[in-house]
Amino acid sequence: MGVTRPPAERAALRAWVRLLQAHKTVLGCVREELSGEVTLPRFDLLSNLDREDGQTLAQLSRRMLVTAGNLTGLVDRAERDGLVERRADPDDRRATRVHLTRLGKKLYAEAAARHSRRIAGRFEALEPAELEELARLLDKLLGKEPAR
Amino acid sequence: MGVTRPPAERAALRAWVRLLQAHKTVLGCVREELSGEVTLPRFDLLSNLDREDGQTLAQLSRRMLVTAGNLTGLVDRAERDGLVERRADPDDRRATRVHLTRLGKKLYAEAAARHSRRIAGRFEALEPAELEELARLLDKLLGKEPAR
DNA sequence: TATTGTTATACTCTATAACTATA
DNA sequence: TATAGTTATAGAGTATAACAATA
Repeated sequence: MGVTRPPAERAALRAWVRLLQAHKTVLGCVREELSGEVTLPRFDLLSNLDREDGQTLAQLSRRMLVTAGNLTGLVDRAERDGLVERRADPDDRRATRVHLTRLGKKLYAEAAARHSRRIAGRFEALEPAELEELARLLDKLLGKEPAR
Repeated sequence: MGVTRPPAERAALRAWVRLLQAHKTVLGCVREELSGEVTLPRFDLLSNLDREDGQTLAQLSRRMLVTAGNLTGLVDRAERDGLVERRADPDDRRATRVHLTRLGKKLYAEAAARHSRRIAGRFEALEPAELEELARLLDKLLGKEPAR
């Protein structure tokens, strides 16, 4: 019960708890929208491929922070549903490159548009400057230079 | 690819993507620490009971944003592992109240302590004032008055 | 009728580890 | 030896819906 902690820990913990709540709340609101069709890990996959098509599983694994074994399953399911396809890498016979299909692109574009509108609505409580600041703080937390 | 969107949507989306990344990254770092023993949903359950012991499943369901059916499973597993126990509510024979066992309290206290140190380390990149600001912005996003 | 909680089902995601084939 | 990817397994979590007991 209400264990006492150093102030620095308390502040960090407070921020982390908020971050968890915000994640869960916004996610719940996003899920309604994407509903079945696209799960978040799948959306993450499509989004990565949209940014750079034809990545290898190893690349995706590193970027998405998902183990290779689980990525196989994720890509399997996306391929089964006709959203992506595997193609052999001509230069490295160990490697497989993953490409968005036309359906995958279409579905991603639609989902991203709805997603984006929904997110914008959900974040409306924050002023533009506050949005910037939130993104900046999270970037700093992630150890990245603020993006432009 | 790089679909053009209204600025407000872009800003919100940028913040949301950062929030997702931050959530995943910090979570990965927390998981190492809690490792098997306690998953995040379980930690959330224990944490809620630590704050207020003997809540009903319905209360927990609302607070944790988990459906009643799934909460049953979560409490089942926690009870199986000896962390919580169900007790009948004397006043409402439909209701069940969930209590932390001694083991549950002990395990939660330990996990929370390690968790808290780990989180503090992970959030070190942010100045105290920035931590405050992050918590404030997330509170505002959640539609809450900033906690003190 | 509404609420509390359970049961059942099916699926996605995750962790872990052993394995094959290429490099 | 190291890397790319697959396969296998087991478990947790989730959505969904039907159901019983009680209010």
